[in-house]
Formats: sequence, structure tokens, C-alpha cells
Amino acid sequence: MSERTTGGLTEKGRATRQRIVEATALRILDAGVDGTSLDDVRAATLTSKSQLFHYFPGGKAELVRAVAQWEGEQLLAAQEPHLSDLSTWESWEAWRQGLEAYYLGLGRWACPIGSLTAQMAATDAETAAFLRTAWTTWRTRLAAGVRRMQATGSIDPAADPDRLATSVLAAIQGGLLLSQPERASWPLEAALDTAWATLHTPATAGTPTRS
Amino acid sequence: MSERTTGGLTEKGRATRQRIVEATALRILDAGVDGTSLDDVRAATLTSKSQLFHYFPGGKAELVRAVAQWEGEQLLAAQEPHLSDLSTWESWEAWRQGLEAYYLGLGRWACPIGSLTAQMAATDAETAAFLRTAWTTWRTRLAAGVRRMQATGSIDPAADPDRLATSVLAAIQGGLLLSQPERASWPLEAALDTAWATLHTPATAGTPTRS
DNA sequence: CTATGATTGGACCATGCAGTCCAATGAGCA
DNA sequence: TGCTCATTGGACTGCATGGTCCAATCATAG
Repeated sequence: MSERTTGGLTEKGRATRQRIVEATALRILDAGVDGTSLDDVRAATLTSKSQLFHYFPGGKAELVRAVAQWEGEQLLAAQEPHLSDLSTWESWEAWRQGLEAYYLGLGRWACPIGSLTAQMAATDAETAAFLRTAWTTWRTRLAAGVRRMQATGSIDPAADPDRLATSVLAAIQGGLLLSQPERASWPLEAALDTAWATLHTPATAGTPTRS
Repeated sequence: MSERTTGGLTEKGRATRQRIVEATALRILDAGVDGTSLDDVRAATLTSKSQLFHYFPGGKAELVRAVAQWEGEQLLAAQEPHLSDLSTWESWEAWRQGLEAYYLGLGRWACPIGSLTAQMAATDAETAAFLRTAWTTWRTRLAAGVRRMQATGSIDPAADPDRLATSVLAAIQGGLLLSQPERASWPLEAALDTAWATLHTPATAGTPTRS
């Protein structure tokens, strides 16, 4: 882990590095990792080959990892302040709307982290490991919200917060995937509506007993 | 000349073509489309470059499209006979188990169609269009099952079968995605358990009025 | 001013890739 | 036996790509 936040990087340098990361993130989002060449990045950022390798000695792999990290931070930031609240249904609603607005703003019906996971999980173990922690963070934050709702009796206290949070994330990611070929958001809406219904469901039949 | 079925392909020819498709499908499943070179395919099938272009004049794009079609057929076939039934909870359970077994058999926690959608939706419009119909078919079959359950009163008749089916598909795909970095199936299980709970939920609060 | 290190430019290289081409072989048919 | 067409082999081309390298410039501390 290169902890060179202070070591050997000037203000200008960090700005350039950041410019590279953001441009690469954009390009990756709608062309994929393999569809994004270093020359593309170079052209988009008005930089030179040597700069790319100066700021990312590990080459493309390291650049992609930097993109993954930045996208993770962006995604979490975009969900604030609601994600840190989630203590009322209004807060949940606001969180959902904010998240959808974020995805909408990206232009494509795709989650940066989800897409990267699909692309890298099988090929780049290191990046996959980082993405794993990103998912854990997100899930943990959501689970905390579930617990808050359980405390007020709004969600069945018998439910497992982590598993419930996971199913919400799955609804989001699956909904986004299904939205892509449709070029419309209704699959995402349908998936989230159903997840919502489950959240709102009081302690009824419970989980249908399946290990 | 005899043995003509369609488009000037003999028995031997069709066998070779199929061998190419299947080997390519396998390779794509765990290396991705961009991670699969025609040379890989050539080596894996003991064929020559000219054969690849003989059977797929459109080159790699056409080959990938053939893979998509074949994977779609395989996926639907793997869900039979349950997918065509889905008239009882036992049938749904059997369907789920069969599907999970299919994915498990693929080695990776990934859906061939889902992965292809994520990879091609943004880049290859033609393949994306085909995938769209694949999803529609799958969703329609599931929705038919939902309607059967509604007919017997096992599922809330007020629910929209198509949207419910979509949310189940989303749970599957999202669950698979989340399972990848974990290298474990519990996210898929959690997502499906939650979807199951929703299906079992009788007409309660209904959809929480959104959109 | 000058030394040092960060920053930048861009030519260059090796490789891998999709796709082309020509020729050889095999099989059914008259 | 020849004719025709599907099938196969594999060399070859052109290009894009990741990565290397050397040198030029900029900034700043002493």
C-alpha cells in the first residue's frame, strides 16, 4: 500500500492524478475496463504516457484499483446524509431517491461498484478483495439502518439485519442489470418496490424456512 | 450434395460449429468476452482460424451472439420441468434448487446471461437486443407461474405478476453479483430468501405506493 | 543562482489480437 | 472419374495496446 499522500506528491501532482482517476472512471463506466485503453485516458486528460506510469507505477491494474476506490467513496458520499440516518421510513425514502438520482446522473443504468465487481472479481484478486470491503461497508451501513428500524418496531425484530441489507443491495444491483437491456428504469423500480414491501412487512410468516 | 439442413451446413459442420460455441461459452464464463481471444478458442477446439470465420462470418461478434443464444437456451432448459409448472410452492422450491444447482455446476457464482448482459449491453446493440428478448422470455415464464399461484390464492392477486417476476430475477442476479467477491453463496441465499418471503406474504400492506 | 526532485512529453518496443487469404482435403454426386 | 462445394490448415497482415525509456521542464529550498 503506497501511503504517499504526503511523500513526493505536490499539489499539482495530486490534481493531475485525480484528473486521471476521474477521467478513467468515466470511461470505464461506459466502455468497461477492457474497453478503456491507456491512450484513451491519455487523450481525455491531456497527459502523457509517462504521467500515467508516474502516478500509477503498477500500470493499468493500479489505475483501475484507484478508480475502484474513488468510485466507492463517491457512491457512499452520494447516499449521505440519509445513509447515516435511516431511522424513519421518510429517511429510507430519501435515501432511495438520492441513490436513484445518483445512478440516473451517471447516464447509464449501472452501478460503478457493481460493474467493476462483475468485471474484476474473476480476474484481479487484489481489486476483488478491495471491492469486497466496499460491499461490506455498504451492507454494514444499511444493516445499521435496519437495526434502527427494528428498535422502533418498524421492522420485524426477528429479521437478520445483515441478510436483509444484503437482499436490498441485491435488489438494487439486479434491478440495475435488468434495466440495462430495457434502457428503462422500471426493472429497478420493480425490484426496489418489492424490497420495500418486504421491509414494511410486519412479522408474519417469517422466512419460509430454508437453510 | 445431400444432408442439407440449412445454409449449407453438413452434419460434421454443425458439430464443429457447436463445439466452437460451447468452448467459447466456457471460456467467456470465466474470462469474460474481452478476455477470450479467438486464438484461445482455436486452441481449445483444435480448429483453425479459417473455421472460426467459416462458421461465424461476422467474426468474434457473431460468435459471441451465438454463445449468448446457446447460453439462453441452456439456462431455460436447466430450469425445466419446474419452470413450466410453478403451480405449487413445492414446484417453486424445486425450481429454485434446480437453478442454484445449475449455477453451482458452472463453477463460478455467475449467470451466463447476466454476465453477458453486463458486458454487452453498453457496447453491442445487436447482442443487447437479443439478450433483452431472453430476459423477456424468462420473466414471462416466471410471471405465468405467479399467475398460477394467484389463481389458487397462494399469492396476492393484487400483485403485478410481471413486476413480481422481475424482482425475483433481480434478486437472483443481484445475489449472484454479491456472491462473487464473497466467494460464497450466502448473499444469493439471503436475496432469494427475502424474495421468497415476499412471495409468501399474503395481501397485506401491498406495494408501498411509489412512483 | 543552482541543485534536487517532481512533473511532463513523446518516441519507441514487443506483444497480442481480429481478421484475411490461398491452398489443400474430403465427401457426395453424375 | 471428374465436378462441386463444404471443410480444414495455417501463414500472414495491420493495428491497437500496455509498457519502457530518455530527456526536457518546472518548482523550490538553500
